[in-house]
Amino acid sequence: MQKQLTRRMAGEIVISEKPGDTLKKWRNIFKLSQKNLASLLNVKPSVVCDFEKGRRASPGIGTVRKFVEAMVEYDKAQGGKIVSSMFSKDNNSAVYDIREFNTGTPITKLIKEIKGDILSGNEDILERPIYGYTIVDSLKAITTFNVFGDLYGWSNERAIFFSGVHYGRSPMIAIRAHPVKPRVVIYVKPKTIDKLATKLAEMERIVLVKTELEEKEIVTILKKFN
Amino acid sequence: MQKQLTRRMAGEIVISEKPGDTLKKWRNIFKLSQKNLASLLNVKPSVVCDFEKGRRASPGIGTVRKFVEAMVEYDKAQGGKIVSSMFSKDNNSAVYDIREFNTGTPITKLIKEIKGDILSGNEDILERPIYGYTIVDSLKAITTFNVFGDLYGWSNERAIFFSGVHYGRSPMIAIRAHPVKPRVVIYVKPKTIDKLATKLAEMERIVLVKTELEEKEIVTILKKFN
DNA sequence: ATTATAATTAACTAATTGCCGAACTGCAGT
DNA sequence: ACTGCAGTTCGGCAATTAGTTAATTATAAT
Repeated sequence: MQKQLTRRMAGEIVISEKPGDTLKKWRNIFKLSQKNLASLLNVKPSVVCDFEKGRRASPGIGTVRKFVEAMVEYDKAQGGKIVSSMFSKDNNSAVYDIREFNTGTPITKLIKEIKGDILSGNEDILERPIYGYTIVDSLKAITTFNVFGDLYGWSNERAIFFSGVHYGRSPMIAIRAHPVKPRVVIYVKPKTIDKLATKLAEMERIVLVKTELEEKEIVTILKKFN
Repeated sequence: MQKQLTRRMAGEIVISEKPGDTLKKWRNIFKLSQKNLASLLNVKPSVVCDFEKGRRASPGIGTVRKFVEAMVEYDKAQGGKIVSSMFSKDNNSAVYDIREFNTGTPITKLIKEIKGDILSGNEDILERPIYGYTIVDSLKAITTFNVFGDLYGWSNERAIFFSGVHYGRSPMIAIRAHPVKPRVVIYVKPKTIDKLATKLAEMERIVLVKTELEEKEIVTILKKFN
């Protein structure tokens, strides 16, 4: 995810009419002063300024890389708030809960805890660890802004819970259309589950699970994880 | 679309462990020899080689920009095959037909020709011109590889026909999840149309239409357009 | 009015880039 | 064995970058 973002930032800077302005834009996004950023990079503030002001027409890609990576690293050290907000378009009303684990948790363990039934997913995947989860009201997610903006935290190795599921097709299709995929998808009290949904899950090698627990219950259970 | 790709390429190069290798990768994707690329850039082939081999540890972003833009420009001049294939994952078995018009065609005209019923779309949008169309078997599109890879030709100002539609939700959700949106979506002989589908269309300001004509008929009618 | 703090600019040096030309390696035909 | 063609290597040189220090200009905040 960091890499994705650094690439995006770097690409934007390189292609920008005014790379300096773009760099500045990002520095502001990360709420860093020139001084702060400079100290992260072990250079003097004037260097940062020179780049932003375009005094260097064509800075080296090494410099660009250092800059963007420093910013992302810095944010990560602060808890990664900015980066993860980067992957959302605000408006995360559809997200009921989103959290990261401190250690990897095997998928099976999670399923057991939430009393889930496995609909799709073969054994070798089931033992893999995941590092976070997201609970989404699927109707809201669809109706709200960017379908998939808010769903990913720091790690993609995560579970996504969808509540308010009708046939279960739409969430899987959204996942299919999205470049980044979760490891586990869990439907919370679905009405029915269309066979296409399970088929899609199989194709994406995603563990598909349903549970009859309430959102609240799930959250309290997951709180215990770390 | 070019910009998107150039940014992606640039970002990948900048963040890469071995920028030279990444550059080379792209040159190969665009099927250019070092000589060809060099002549596009008005430099000698050895320059290209030096960069690919990493003789310059940190080339300037200006250089990177020149390189990627030259490649994309070149492809565009050749008809843009590579770039547009870049946005697909081959496997276009779900695409029944895809074509560009030579001139813009007003949406209303197209709808009239195919005897379509408008389900969603206010007047000001309806007069806008579109520049191409795509006919998709929606079930196949979902089941096949990348949901939305193949749907876009050079222009996004286009119509997308979905055949094999059940509720009409899934295609709209795929569109919602996808960064690039068509101007018009036409369902070919849908079973029913869920109200969520029309709601989504409204939100995306997409003209949503249904028609009872056969795919074949539609193609013959559209052949007349240019 | 004064004191910080953030940002900009100038002047300067060492290191590096961007480009060339020319020689060199490898390989697929003929 | 010879001819191309694509790619590699490298010395050399002008132009530019990456960095420093130090002075100057905003912009807030007391």
